[in-house]
Amino acid sequence: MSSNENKNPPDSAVYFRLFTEIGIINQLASNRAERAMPHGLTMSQFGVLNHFSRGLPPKPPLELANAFQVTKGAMTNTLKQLEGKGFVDIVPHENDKRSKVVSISKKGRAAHQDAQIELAKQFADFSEAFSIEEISAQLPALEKLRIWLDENRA
Amino acid sequence: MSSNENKNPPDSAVYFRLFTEIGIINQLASNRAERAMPHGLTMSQFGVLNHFSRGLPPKPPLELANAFQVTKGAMTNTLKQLEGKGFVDIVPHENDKRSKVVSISKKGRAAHQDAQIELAKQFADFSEAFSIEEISAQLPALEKLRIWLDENRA
DNA sequence: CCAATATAGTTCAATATTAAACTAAATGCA
DNA sequence: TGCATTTAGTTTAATATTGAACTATATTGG
Repeated sequence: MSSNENKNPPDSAVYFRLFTEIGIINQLASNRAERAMPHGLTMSQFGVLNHFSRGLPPKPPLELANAFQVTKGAMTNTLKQLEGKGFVDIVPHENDKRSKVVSISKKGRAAHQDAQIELAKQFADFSEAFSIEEISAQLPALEKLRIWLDENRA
Repeated sequence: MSSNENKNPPDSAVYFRLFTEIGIINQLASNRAERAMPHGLTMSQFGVLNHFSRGLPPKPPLELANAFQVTKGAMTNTLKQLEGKGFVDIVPHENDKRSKVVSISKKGRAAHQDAQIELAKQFADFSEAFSIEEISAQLPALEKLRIWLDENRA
């Protein structure tokens, strides 16, 4: 039986394609974004700055590791770089002497702002090709996916 | 004159959120998928098997590297692993003695099939939460994004 | 209370990836 | 033709990440 015509893919193919498309978009977009990063920021480092720039409150490294789905060790490394650049402040936890609390610094906010400007430049052609309305229309569905995956981690 | 020509910060925020959502979805989904992989396959290795399992013809390492947006060195490594597992065949190029041609092996097809089965298990709860129709509805817009980013690599 | 267990963070060895140097072969152009 | 340049693939040093071991502190149950 030839599989070249009248394809009747199983249901799972649709889900598979969703994640394949998202994976490729992420790869291409990350590649662009990485090249735009100022101050020698990696995407991981930018992610942490971005997290706090969105107004989220100071929190321990472990919570950040969970938020970004990386190991504690990876977060230790990322925070070390950020602290070295003076972009975050890391202080002992008040009540729990095992723990620490990370917050963004003034310098970190400025660096994040710089990064956003560079990103806007790097994606200028993209924003010419896709209207705000077109992109906005996609966000609710993506958010729904993201929230579900986040709340139902396997 | 489209609305994306003004420089209001809120405008770029929409594009920014698009890629943030996609990045998080990718991270969460990849994390799930990685844990499902049989035969010690990495996602990179699975990607290559998947490429050929979709019926695409044998091709040189460099074309694969470009298709997956990784360096030649990374592809050398990925193909070495796959060849070691007997999942791909790598033969000299007929006309160009600098080059090689990679194809999937019978064992590779079987491994890919195993992987698909494990993936379906790992994402069973996801497919219960999201209908095929709901997911299918998102694919055209994502494809459009992917194609544009692919054809306009910065 | 206190011994066992759990938790937060760091360190370490292993692995994947990158950019750049390198080898070998193909192409081009004078 | 023949020399310079380009191209395909490999190798190497540097870096980010992982899982596991380890340290220090906190919690829990007898």
